[in-house]
Amino acid sequence: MSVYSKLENKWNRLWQKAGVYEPLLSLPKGKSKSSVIRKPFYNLMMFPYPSAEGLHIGGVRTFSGVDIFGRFKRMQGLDVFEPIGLDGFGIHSENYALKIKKHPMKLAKVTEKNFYRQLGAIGNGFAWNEHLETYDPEYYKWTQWIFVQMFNRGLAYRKKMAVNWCPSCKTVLADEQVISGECERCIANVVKKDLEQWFFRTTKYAERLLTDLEKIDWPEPIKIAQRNWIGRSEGASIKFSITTSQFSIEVFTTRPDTLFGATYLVLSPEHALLRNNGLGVKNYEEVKKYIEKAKSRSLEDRAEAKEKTGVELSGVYAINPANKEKIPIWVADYVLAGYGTGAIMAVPAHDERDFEFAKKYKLPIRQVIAPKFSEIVNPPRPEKSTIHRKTVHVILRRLTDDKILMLQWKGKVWGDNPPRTFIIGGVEDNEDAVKSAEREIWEETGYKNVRFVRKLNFEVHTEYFAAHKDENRYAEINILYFEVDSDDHGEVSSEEIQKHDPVWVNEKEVASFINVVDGPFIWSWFKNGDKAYTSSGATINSEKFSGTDSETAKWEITKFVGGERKTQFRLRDWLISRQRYWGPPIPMIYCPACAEASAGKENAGWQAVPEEDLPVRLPFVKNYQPKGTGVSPLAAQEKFYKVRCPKCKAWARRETDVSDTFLDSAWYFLRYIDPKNKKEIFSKALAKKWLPVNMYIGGAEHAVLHLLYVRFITKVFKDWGVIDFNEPFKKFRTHGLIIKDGSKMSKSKGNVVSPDFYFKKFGADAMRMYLAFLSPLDQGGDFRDAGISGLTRFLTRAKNISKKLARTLKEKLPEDSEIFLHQSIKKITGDIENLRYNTAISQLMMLLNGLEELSTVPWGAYEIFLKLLAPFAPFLAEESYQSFKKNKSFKKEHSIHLAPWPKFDTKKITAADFDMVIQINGRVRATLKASVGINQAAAEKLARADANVKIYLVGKTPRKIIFISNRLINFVV
RNA sequence: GCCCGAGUGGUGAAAUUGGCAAACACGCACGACUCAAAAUCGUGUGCCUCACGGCUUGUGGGUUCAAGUCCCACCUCGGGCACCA
Repeated sequence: MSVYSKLENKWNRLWQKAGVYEPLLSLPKGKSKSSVIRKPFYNLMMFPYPSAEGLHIGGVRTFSGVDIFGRFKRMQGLDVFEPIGLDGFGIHSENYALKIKKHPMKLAKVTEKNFYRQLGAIGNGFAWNEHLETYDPEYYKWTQWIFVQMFNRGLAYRKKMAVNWCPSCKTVLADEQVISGECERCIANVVKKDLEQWFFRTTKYAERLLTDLEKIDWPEPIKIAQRNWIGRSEGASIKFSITTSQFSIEVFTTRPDTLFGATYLVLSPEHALLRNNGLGVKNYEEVKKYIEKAKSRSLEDRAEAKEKTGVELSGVYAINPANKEKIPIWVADYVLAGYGTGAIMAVPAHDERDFEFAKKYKLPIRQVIAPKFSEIVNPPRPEKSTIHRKTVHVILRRLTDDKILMLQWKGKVWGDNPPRTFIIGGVEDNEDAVKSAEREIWEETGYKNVRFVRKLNFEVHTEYFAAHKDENRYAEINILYFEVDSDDHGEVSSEEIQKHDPVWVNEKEVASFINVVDGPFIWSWFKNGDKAYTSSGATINSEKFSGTDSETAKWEITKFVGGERKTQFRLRDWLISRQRYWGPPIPMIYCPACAEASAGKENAGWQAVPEEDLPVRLPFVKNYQPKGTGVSPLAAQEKFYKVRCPKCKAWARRETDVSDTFLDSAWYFLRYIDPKNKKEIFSKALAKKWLPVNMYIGGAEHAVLHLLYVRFITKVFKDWGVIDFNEPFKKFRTHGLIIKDGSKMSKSKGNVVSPDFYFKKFGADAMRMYLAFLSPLDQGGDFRDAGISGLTRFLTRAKNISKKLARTLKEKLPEDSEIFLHQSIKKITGDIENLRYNTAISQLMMLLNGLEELSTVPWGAYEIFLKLLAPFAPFLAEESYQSFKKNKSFKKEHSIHLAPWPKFDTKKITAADFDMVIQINGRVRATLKASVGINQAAAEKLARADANVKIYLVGKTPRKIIFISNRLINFVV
């Protein structure tokens, strides 16, 4: 047994015995105890799901990191509740059991023991009395209870649809558990499978899940991830009638303003109208084949397909309700079944995906939105009339040197700044664009032998005030490209020469040469165009809506075609069933007799297990391996599934799927406050006292998994009146990931760092400090043990300094040490509050360095030092503290961990002097001691007296003197 | 492709939010103690220069008396989302 473990065991025992870390959970009866006045503080670490392999060092860092905060809050006088337990049910545990060929039920016992042993060694102030495990029937009884409530209150339903299926885990998965087409647990490619499953109506809470994000103190990236996941978008649903049938196709679009540009429709392969050829498609065999093929592709395949594919439905057309045009209908798997109506109107000119598809299948592309610019230098004046003109912008390239011809205008043509533009001009009534371009080139530059190459299939609009005509101009710009082989050109009229000079510009400099607002856009579109323009602008080619702002046109066009304004969410309902063994059985019974009576209704024939019959115990099943047939291993257990219907008593069948592990972890924080309650899920009174959680710390990887599910369950509970708050965690912070040799720790890579060895070798105090000192908590880092010795040295010195303690209690610190002590209290307090443990420890080190320089250390200062150290190094701090306190027997109130946190005295924080920096032209030329609060005149005098400063100032009068109080003075010469 | 986050000594990192860049550590070098080593203690340690001094926060430009910090462009790495109409 090492020296460390001896000390650690001693204190763990004494703390446990005295109940140092047990909060006063229940409401006070009477007012005898001092703890009555302590305010509750719920300090929680994201629910761990350990495997039998045990914790790795990264986990330990987070645990101790959370604990440092908890200890700090406890010393600040709060009644800190820091519970611990484990999330042992679920695929992660079961997969591991499968891998090592052990039964998960037996393995859980081993894991639990090992996990609690490891946690016991890291010196955390856990409330061990309230521990819980999700596979404990006393716990999952209530997980099942939640399911029953969900069912009874219409939030759980059964539905057959294409769901995510992991072929490796042999179960379905929720959308959140499919990461880029791969299973969250095993990285296998997920496929779609038609199965009947249980769902929770998370979508009913989409709006609240989104808006309540504003009310919580969470890291912004996590909020962004949730917002994106919920994916609220506003648009319209629009109906397209079909030539061959009375059906119509409804689409959802966020861009109804582009309706006139919709040149075809696309249905997803799973679309209902395709199921039995209800549309009377002539090539149905071909369509069917395509649908089959699309369904068999994995999600990843579908998403990463390099090229979009599709099949046109022949003989069937839709009518564009805006312009009554007959447009083709396609089936393609780039349209998703699960979003909107599973059908889209395709606007290739203004949607990248449609554009790509239209290019491939040669479908028409029609621009209906033009980018619109307003000149910044001379914007249109609202009081003036506006003249609309069709114009051309000509890009002329000289092939001999690859330069582009541009115009440098003279004088105040349009505004104060002479513009630099392409060759521009208006299109006359009797002209086409090419003709007028040729004319403009000739008139403005004298070039005649130019060759027209192409006209961009893209229009740009710009409005400006034309000063010489005293009117606003609205230009509808066509972009034309010409080439010329030589520099031969004719005379330019003097009239034109007065207006502008032609300038040949290098291709690279074109964008910067132009100084009109639309120029750079036109140039870049010319260079990189031939793509969809997806922003807003002015509506064109849209009959009577042409010319309106596209944002306004959105709702006008929707109204015009009888469409409906609609909000869509990307979020989908939570698929809760799992075809696995290691989870809480879903507490439902299917009765064929009852089903007949209520045929056609939602959940027909399904009864919830009566509450008094809960829990539905998970039986010990020897062959627990997943079957892969779409049912769980429990489906082979007749003794389990054969039951009487709770309603009609006929023979019925119990649901054999289990629920998603994420349900277990979605409510655990509520049970912690009352884990032994047999009558109810938890006491409402206790919930009122302890919840919501004050500080929650966990991994960012759960941004849209656990962290979304908990919020959902919390809102549901609030609606049921079980709790009175909407959000589970007021404050949430992420921790960084500890990696090893540049990659995540994993057994397969063989780079897992086990804490056991290090804790034994260096002790919990040194390890806690080392892990905290590494980097700020929210940052990760590469684990290397090189730096541990620094912390070990520090702790040894911290202990040894007690040898220098003053004889009498009255001795005080010298003044400057006293100031530094108070500065340190302030710094450390603030740093811990913000989880910046690394700088807090650095300050502790400086404080110790300072104390070591004294010949004797006053007891008061040492006590403060120990208290500041206590959250980081709980054992050493307690040991040293107690050896001076000399209590006869250790009691709860004796512990340093319940002693009041040191307070700093604001008056003692500022020193009398500071180092004033003297700069000449921003360069430091001297630093001088000056008294705090010195004014500019005095500072200047002091600075000028310095020899080095004199050298730089001799014979010069400063143009400017910048004086920053209590910091610096800068002479600008 | 889109959205975040980050680039600072040999290493982990710090910098009161625009005010002395590299605090605090690790490592390294030298010294003390020691027969010796470890441990411990002391000194030094961004780069160039014998020095005076100059240069330095991914690259280039800008704003400012003053930029790691603000603005523009670009490069690299990490993370998340990914046909969401």
